[in-house]
Amino acid sequence: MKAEKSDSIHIVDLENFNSFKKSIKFILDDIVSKLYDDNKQLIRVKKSPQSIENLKRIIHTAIAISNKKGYAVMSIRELSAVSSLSIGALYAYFPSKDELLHIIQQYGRSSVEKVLSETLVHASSSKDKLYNFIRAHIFISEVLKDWFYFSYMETRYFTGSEYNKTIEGELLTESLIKDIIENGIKNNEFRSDIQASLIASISKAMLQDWYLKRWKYTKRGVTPDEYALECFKMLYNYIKL
Amino acid sequence: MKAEKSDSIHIVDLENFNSFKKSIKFILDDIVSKLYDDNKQLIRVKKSPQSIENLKRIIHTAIAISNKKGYAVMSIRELSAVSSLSIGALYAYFPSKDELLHIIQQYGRSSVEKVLSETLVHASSSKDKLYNFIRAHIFISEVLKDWFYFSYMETRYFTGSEYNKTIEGELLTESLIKDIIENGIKNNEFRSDIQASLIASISKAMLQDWYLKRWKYTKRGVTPDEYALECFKMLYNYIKL
DNA sequence: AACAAAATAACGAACGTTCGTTATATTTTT
DNA sequence: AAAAATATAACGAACGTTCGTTATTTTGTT
Repeated sequence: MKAEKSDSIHIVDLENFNSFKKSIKFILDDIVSKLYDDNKQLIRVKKSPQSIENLKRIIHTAIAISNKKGYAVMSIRELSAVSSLSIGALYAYFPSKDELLHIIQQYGRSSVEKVLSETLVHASSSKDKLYNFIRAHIFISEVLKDWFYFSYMETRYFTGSEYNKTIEGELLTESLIKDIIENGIKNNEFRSDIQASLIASISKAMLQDWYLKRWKYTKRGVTPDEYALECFKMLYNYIKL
Repeated sequence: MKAEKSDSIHIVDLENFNSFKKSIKFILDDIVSKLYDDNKQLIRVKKSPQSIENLKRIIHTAIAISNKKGYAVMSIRELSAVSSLSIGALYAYFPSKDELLHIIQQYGRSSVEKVLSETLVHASSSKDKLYNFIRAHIFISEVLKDWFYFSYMETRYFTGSEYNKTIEGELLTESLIKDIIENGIKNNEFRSDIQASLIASISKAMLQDWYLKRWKYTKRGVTPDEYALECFKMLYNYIKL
C-alpha cells in the first residue's frame, strides 16, 4: 500500500478578501496536482511541472472560451489555437470532450468543498456562522468566478452523474444556510416566525448574483467584502430578534 | 395611409396571480399577431389563423428544446421533428436560425414591456409601487418562465444589437426598482442611509431566482403570490423607516 | 356549382462546411 | 536510438441552408 500525501496544512483565512486570496493559492495548486492522480488512467502525458502547467492552461482556456459561447459550441480547434497546444497534444490530456468537462468540474468542485468545509468550524454564534459562511462563499466564488459561472451556465448540458453532482452542490450550499438559520431559531438567536428554507433560497440567490453578474459589480467598484457585508446586513436585519 | 388597429384595451390585473394570468392571455395573442406585421419582409407565409398557430408552435418548441440543450445545439432537424413541420416549412417562417432568435426575443421583450409599463401608474405610495412592481415581475416571469429562462441563458450567444437590447432590459428593470427606492427616500418613506443601487441589484437577483430555479419552488409548492410577498417583506423590512 | 388555373404551403434529398476524433508523422527529450 | 510529447492530416457524422418538387388552398371563369 502506497503512502498517501498528507493533507495540506494551509488554513482558509477569512479576515478579509486579500488575505483569503493569498491563503487559497496553494490549495488550488494542490487540487490540480490531485486531478492528475485521480485521472491518471485517462491522461496520457506523465505528471511533470510542464504538464501541470499545460493542464491548468487547458482548463482555464476551456472555461474562458465556454463562458463566451458555451461549452458545446467551443470547438477543439479553437481550444487548440487559444491554448497554443495542438489538437493531438490536447487529446493526450483528456480522452474526449466529455471527459474534459468532468475534469473541469472536478477541479472546481474540489476547491469549493475544501473552502466551505473549513469555514463553519471556528464560529460560535449563529450570527457569526452566517456571516462567515456568506464571506467564504463570496470569496471563493470571486477567486473562481469563471468556474462558478461556467458551472452554473453549463449544468443543463451535463448528463447523468455530472448533472446530479452539480445539483447536489447547489442544494448543499442552500441547506447549510438553512441549518445555520434553523439552529439560530432554536437557540433563540433569530426570530421564530420566519421560513428558514425560503430565506435560505433567497440568500443563495444573493450569493449567486455575485458571480453571475460579475461585470455589474466590477463596473460599480463593489468589493467582495462590501457585497458580503451588505448581503449579511439585509438578511440579519430580517431574521434578528 | 392605412388606419392602424387601436391598442388593446385589456388592462393588466394585479389582484392575484390567477386574475393576472387571465388578463394576460389576450395580450400575448396580440403580440404574436404583431410579430407577423413587424417581420413581414422576413416571413414567407401569409398571416392566417393556421400560420399564427404554426409560428406560436415554432417559438415555443424552439424555446423548449433550447432550454434543455442550448439554442446553438438545437438543430433545425430536431425543431422540425418536434414541431411537426418540415425543414422547408420552417424556413418559410424564418429566413435563418439567427433570425428565429430575433423573433423569439421580440416576442418576449414586447410582452414584458407591455406588462411592466402598466404597473407603476396606479400606485400612490413608494411602498405600494415597490410591491406592485415586484408582483408584476414575478407574475409575468411566471407566465413566460420558459422565455425568461431562455433569454437569460442565451444572452451570451447573442451578437450586436440583440445582446445590447437584452442587457438594456436587464438594467432597465433594475433602474426602475432603484427609482422607486430613491423616490421613497426623497419622500421620507424609506431610510436615508441605504444604498439604493445595491438594494436594487439584490432585488433583481431575488426576482430572477424565481424563473432561474423554477423547479425548486415548484417542488416546494411556493406560489407566485407567496414568493412576491416574501421578497417584498424582506426588502421593505430593510428599507423602512 | 363545377371546373381550371394560379398561388401558397409543405416537403425532404442534397450541398458545402465544420465538428469530434483518430491515425500517422514529426519533433523533442532522455 | 528509444521513448515521450507534440503536430498534422484525414475520416465519418451532423450541421444550417437551398431548392426542385409535390400537396393543398384560393381565385377566376363559366
